[in-house]
Amino acid sequence: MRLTPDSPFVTDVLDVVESIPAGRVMTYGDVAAALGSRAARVVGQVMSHYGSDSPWWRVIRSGGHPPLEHEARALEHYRAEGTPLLDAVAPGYRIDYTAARWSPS
DNA sequence: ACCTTGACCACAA
DNA sequence: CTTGTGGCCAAGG
Repeated sequence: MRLTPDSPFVTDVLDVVESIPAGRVMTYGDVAAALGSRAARVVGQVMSHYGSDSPWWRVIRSGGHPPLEHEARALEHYRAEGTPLLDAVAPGYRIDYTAARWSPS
């Protein structure tokens, strides 16, 4: 099964993700909440299928961990755009969520 | 209307 | 730190 690219939830999620400034992050749950939903998992599915052309590394898991299976690639982006990290020595690093958290206005 | 699928979340042991 | 458990929810089939 797969969500269609033009599904309203999909386009809304991608809009929110692309609104996150460089160096800031939101959790999957935050993105869902920004849409008035609690569907954090659905946000994950959207990123999995359609996140490749958006700043997917700015969407992280609760607790400051980058998306599974993409820690290495994400770390390069964090270092490039100056996202605050707690343990900058991969692979066990975490993002400084309290400092980098972004809330759309 | 039911079943299935998840780059999730929170909490307990 | 690592499992396990139960809950969450949009959308295709």
